[in-house]
Amino acid sequence: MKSTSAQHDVGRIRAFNRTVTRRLGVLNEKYLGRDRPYVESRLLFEIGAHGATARELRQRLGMDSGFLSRLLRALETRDLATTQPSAEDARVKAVRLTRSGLAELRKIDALSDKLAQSMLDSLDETQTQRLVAAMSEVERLLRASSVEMTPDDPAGADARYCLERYFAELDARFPGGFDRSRGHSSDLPDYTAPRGCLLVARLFGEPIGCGALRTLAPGVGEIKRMWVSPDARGLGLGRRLLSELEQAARKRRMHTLRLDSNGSLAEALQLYRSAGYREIERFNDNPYAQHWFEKALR
Amino acid sequence: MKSTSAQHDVGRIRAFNRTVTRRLGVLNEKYLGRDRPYVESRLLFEIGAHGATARELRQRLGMDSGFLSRLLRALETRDLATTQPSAEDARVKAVRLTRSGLAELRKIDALSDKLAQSMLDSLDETQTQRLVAAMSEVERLLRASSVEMTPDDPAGADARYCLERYFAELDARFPGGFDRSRGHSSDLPDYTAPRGCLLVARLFGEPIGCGALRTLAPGVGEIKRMWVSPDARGLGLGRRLLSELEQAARKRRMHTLRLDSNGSLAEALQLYRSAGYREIERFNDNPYAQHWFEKALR
DNA sequence: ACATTTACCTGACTAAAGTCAGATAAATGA
DNA sequence: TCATTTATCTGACTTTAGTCAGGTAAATGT
Repeated sequence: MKSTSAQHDVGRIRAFNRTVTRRLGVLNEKYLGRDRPYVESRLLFEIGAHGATARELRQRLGMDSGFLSRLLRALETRDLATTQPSAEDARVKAVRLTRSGLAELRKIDALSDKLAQSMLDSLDETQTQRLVAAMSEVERLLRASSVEMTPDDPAGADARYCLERYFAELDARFPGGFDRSRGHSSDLPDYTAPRGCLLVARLFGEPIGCGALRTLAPGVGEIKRMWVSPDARGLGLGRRLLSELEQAARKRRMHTLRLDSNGSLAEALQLYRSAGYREIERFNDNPYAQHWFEKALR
Repeated sequence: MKSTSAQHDVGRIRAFNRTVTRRLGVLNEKYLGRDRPYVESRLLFEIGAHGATARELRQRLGMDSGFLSRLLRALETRDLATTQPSAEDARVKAVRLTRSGLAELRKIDALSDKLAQSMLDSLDETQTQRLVAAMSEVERLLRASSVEMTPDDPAGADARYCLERYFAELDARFPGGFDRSRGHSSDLPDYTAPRGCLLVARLFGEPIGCGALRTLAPGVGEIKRMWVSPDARGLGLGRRLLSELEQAARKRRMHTLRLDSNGSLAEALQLYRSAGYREIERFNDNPYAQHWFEKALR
């Protein structure tokens, strides 16, 4: 039974894929490539109004560095962009659009708008609203399904970025603010194998969430540093992080997981309760903790 | 107000576009191009298990004939396909996949399935169902919005195909069948300018519906041959055809439109009524007509 | 029967997109 | 300080994806 309906779902997705790529293929290739090679338009678009470094562009577009270098040179000779060594690191090139580069970007943008609009032109009001609503839903869920969670070095750039934002959020949400020096010494070593781990959630390569596991006592783990970026909330990522951390705990033969939280983090409390954590007595001296939870794994 | 909400819709569509092309781009290019140029996989896929003629392939893929010829030769030398002059017309080449070509096709198919499945893997049951439902909705409405309606030569291949299917459907749905020779002589000349016109609706180039307008008397037109392919119904195409024909009638300075229909065509009757046509007395001697309608244009 | 059209093929060419092996200079780690 | 790493550049290639101008043979219109 299950496999039949799964097969049906796959068929629906492939039908969606066919129709959508046909329609959007026209949108992207035909209208963005206005007398200029497609990758060049794409690059112009990716540099954007705020500029970017060559390094970022190379990563985002998955481009060979030689190829990118030449493309940037082409944009320069056509007076669409300028590059100069970045202030912090003279190796990296900061790329900005020139005045005429910005004008081109605006043209591309206007064409994209027009094309998007053309998808609505022949639909009536009801159909338009249904299409827009369904597209938003697909986009939301596709973002959710594109998120990848991988164990990561807590000292790496992405992990540090997530932890930084995690602390900043605590500071913003706790009534009296949050002072990182109180309560927590640097516990990064706790989050590395074999004592624990840190998961980083990424959407199209960008870090958007994290969660950590450490060992409290033999067989007993603690969940810490659960954070999901505000613009990725409502996708069920907290639950996924939690369940992957539980999986990691099981692999380490832990039988019990504990965690603490603050009363101002309502969604978190809600998540822990619905994931089977039950409230217990204070088990640590974290001055910011107001609730303590435990769950037996199996 | 209107422009604000339209701007919002466009933004939603462009967000959808970005997310979806990122996700599906991987699906198509990375997984279909398995050690083989992308167009070649695409061609293999398009030939399909049942084979195709070079003419069809050229049309469907919008390919230069020289380019296609070379690609087919490449598939032949790698023993993935065979070509032979078609039986009916020795000019056209019939292309079929060989045993190993079919095996490759199955591999491509399996990879596509796997990729589609991967979009569901990290979602829970509720999210999966919502995603599949929203994708179906987007696909349906995107198909609707991709349909183009153009005035066409009634003697052309697409128009004749539509009329053929129209008559076949009447024959299937009328209780006593439908005999084309009764009631209608060849009225094709009626559907050409300046006396009338024939609209053909196409989805990605394929004819999927038609509708005709002819002159009954000065200032009075008649709608005829309204047909929408069964697999394109429920997209509001009947209504769009009708309204475009009314537009054409207005251009010809017609003030009144008439049409007739048979009681077994319930959706059609429903459409005419909701589009402002009111039932009138018999105005012709069409033996298959049971209802007659009229609408005043302005 | 004969001009025209249609379907395909061939050769010659081009642009786009990318790959790869070094080279160079700035930053970083030990 | 010095070896290593990182970010970018350059030159020399290749592959992919075409385009275009004829040419041939079969089918079709008159």
